[in-house]
Amino acid sequence: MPHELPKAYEPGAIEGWWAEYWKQEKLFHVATPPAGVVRNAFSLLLPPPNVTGRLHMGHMLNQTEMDIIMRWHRMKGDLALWLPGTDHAGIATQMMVERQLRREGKSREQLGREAFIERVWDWKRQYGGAILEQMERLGASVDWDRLYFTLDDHLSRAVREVFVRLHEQGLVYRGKYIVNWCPDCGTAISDLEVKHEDVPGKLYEIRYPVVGSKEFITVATTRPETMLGDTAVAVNAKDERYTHLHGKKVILPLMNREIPIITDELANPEFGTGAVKVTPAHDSNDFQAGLRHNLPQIDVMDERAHMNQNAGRYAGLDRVQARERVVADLEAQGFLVAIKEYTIVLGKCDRSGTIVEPRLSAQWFVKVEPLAKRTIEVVEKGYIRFTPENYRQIFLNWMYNIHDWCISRQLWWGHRIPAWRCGDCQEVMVARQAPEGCGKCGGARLEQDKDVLDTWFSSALLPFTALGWPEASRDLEVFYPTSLLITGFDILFFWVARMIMMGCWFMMPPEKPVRSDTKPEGREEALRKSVPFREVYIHALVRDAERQKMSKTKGNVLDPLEVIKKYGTDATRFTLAAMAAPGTDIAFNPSRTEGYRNFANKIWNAARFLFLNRDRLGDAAGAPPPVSPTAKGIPGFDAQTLEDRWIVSRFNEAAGYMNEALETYRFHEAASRIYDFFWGELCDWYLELIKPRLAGEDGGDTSSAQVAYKNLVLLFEASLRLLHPVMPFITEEIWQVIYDGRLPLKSIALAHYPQADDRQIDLKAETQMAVLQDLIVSVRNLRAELKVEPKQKVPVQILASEPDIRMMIQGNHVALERLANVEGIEFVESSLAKLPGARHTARFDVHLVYERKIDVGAERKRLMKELERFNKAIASAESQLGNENFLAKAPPNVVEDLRKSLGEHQVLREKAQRKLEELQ
RNA sequence: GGGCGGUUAGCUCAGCUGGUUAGAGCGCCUGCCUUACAAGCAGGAGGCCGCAGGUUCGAGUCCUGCACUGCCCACCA
Repeated sequence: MPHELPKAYEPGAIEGWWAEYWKQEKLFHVATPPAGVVRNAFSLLLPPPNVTGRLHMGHMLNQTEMDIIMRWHRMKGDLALWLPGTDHAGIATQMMVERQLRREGKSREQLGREAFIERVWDWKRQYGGAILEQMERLGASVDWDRLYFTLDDHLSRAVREVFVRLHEQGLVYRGKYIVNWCPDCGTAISDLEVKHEDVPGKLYEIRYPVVGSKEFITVATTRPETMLGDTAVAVNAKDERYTHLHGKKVILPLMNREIPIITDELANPEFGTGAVKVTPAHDSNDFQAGLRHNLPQIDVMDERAHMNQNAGRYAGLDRVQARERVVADLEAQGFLVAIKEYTIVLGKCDRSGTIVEPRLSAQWFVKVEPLAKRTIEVVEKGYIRFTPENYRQIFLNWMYNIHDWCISRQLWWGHRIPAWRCGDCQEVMVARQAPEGCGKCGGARLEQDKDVLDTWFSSALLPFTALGWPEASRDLEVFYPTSLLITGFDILFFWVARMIMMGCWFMMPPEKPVRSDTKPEGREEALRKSVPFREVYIHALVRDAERQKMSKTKGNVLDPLEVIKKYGTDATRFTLAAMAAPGTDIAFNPSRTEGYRNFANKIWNAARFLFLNRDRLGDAAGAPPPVSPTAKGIPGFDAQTLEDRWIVSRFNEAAGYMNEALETYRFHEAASRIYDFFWGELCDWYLELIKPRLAGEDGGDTSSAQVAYKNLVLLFEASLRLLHPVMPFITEEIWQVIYDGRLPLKSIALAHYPQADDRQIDLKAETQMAVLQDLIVSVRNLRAELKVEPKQKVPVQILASEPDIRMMIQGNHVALERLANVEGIEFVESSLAKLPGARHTARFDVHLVYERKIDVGAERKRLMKELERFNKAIASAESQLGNENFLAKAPPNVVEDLRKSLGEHQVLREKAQRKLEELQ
């Protein structure tokens, strides 16, 4: 063989090479078409991985799905843009570099802001490309020439532009509120970054002495240490138990401060004693109540959740120690009434796991209500479609209850908030560029806000900023709205929701007052075009083989690169695709991957078989001509034999099926269909059936072998194209060898995706082939049962009453002889069903002429079981066909099929019965 | 407290809009190195489709309830 392909497929040997080839040749780069040129655009934004990221199974699933869709669209001839980038990932990156500093015995404070940021950039330059290299290794067909980083200049400019515009519109505001504060990260975080957890805890009941009386009022709290900052006790106005205390004051124990008793809805008479302590600086409900009653806000903790000066002698203690001391002191002084077991809800920081502290602090917020309103509108109107559909409602439910979004972070790494404070008059100015001087007092001592923006603020803008906004770019015209978003549900709210809010806000032309001459469709059309993507496909989580969530602590994390190393990228991709049924989690089981590695090997060896024949038949056989982008089916396939007509029909059916499955994101169906076609149909049957022709053993001349070979190459090449989106590497490798240096295109990735051609669908051939397969399997089965020596050829007798079938068998006797190891076929007229060495179907009886006695017991058992099955089927069919309602209401084809099936089962039952009698 | 999903062969999972005898991979049993492939080939065994009702001519598929299980959301001390 000139092409010394190794006997077993070695993915490691070729994958890296092709990945690099694709990138070097810029095969996936999309040049923006000039104005006036219209091509069917398909655009998709890669959810930008964190620069600190390392590829995990979730990424790989996500990218496999995206790559399949992108390669498919590209091959269909669409202008397919897959836009890659990485995210600066504020907290994650900052923490990583801080850890590094700590190992060097330094801190970020020692370095100072500028030096620290420079240090992070250094880190990014050195290591930030790792995840991209891993993506490249997966074969991700992204447009590498459009790679962005969320801190790039133009993206930063866009972020400032958005911030300023929102501020001008009153949708960004600054204020002092209770926010979620992570003492570990030292920053505010958004509601979404807090994970709630039910844990066993305690409910402390504390009594506060009422001023000017011997009475006490008892309050319940889960956080006794915050009492140091109490500024009132609330009771419900309707609660008659406390009517006599309205307007009175209590002494706050330990602090000896007088605080008022107020009446407020905050106090629920049903709960505990009905009285509640009010700590406006440490609880958001209390904060609201505090505003209603003009209560002072006493913050008793610092940014690390240690008690501060306001906590008196508890200052310096952390919150846990403080609680112990406060409780002990309360008990010692007789204020502690009871400690009860109680399940409390703890909010933990998503990133650090630290218990979140509700903290009073000045932050920037987005007023989301107007944005949410429009988001709800586009989703309700179906301008953005969700797959699976149930995510639509989940999304909307969340959207209906959305709260304002805290967007400032007390970090250094990120987009700095474009706001400046005047050192003289304290005026705060929001501007695109640093102002020259204070707009109010003219002072020159301006200082920029120290905070940066939530990372999700900038990623929310990517669908339009990555395409050039705020410039009115040609890219935006061509590629916005993007066609699709593929992502996991874990960032549905973090990212998807915010992209829709921002996209529909900034890509929607300002609404003008309605005039009589403006058509209402105008707004709808604009709204439709404002969405960041027209469809969202949400995929599930990748779990381990035991359905457990993969986590480092459990140690069950499967590294995709390890799996790839062992089985190859194609096999790993195929596993994920095959498991990716929409809406269900994926239990990743490497045994499946092993199976798909075997599939790759199967294809490899089928290719070796192809090349073996090419070498034998000589170059005259040739390579297939390039397939036109508008072609359907397999042009030029010269179907002369039953197996030809059958395989080309099956191919077209598979092509139709693949396209339909990919259209609806049913990756698993696409995967299993191509698997079945390639292995179960092409390799198991077609290749075996054409071997005699290829070898010239069919009695034909060499031209018959050449036709067979040409058909095989055409079929094989087309099948590679069909498979390519799922298994890009092996298909590219074999495809290139098929063309052997005379490539019509640089890559199979640019070739045409097969489309079904109805004219190549041949149902008659499929039916005949099914009978032939049945016949061959029956003989094989008999051989096994009669324990015929594997190499011994055996004569068979066949009863086939339909002339069509008889002719078909005669015409394909070589197939039967070869595949079932038969020598001598005799057609008979009388039924063979009762003979022991016989099998029967509705279409034929076949008898193996062989001496060996069969195992009567086993045969009877088998027949009894078969009979039972037939009887059941017949009974059910008869009862249905006897039912007038069924005949009247069921569709005609169902009735017809059932009649046919009944007839066949009756024949089968009769044959089985006769044979059983014979065995008695 | 609210919402969503899962329960199908020994294991891991398919089964789209209800329609002939419920499928696959792995594992298991039997026999084969048949010159593309032992990572293979051929044959085979294995299923009250979680439980109980209901709708329908017809239910693994739709509805209700229950059981078990996983997840998301939630400012009541």
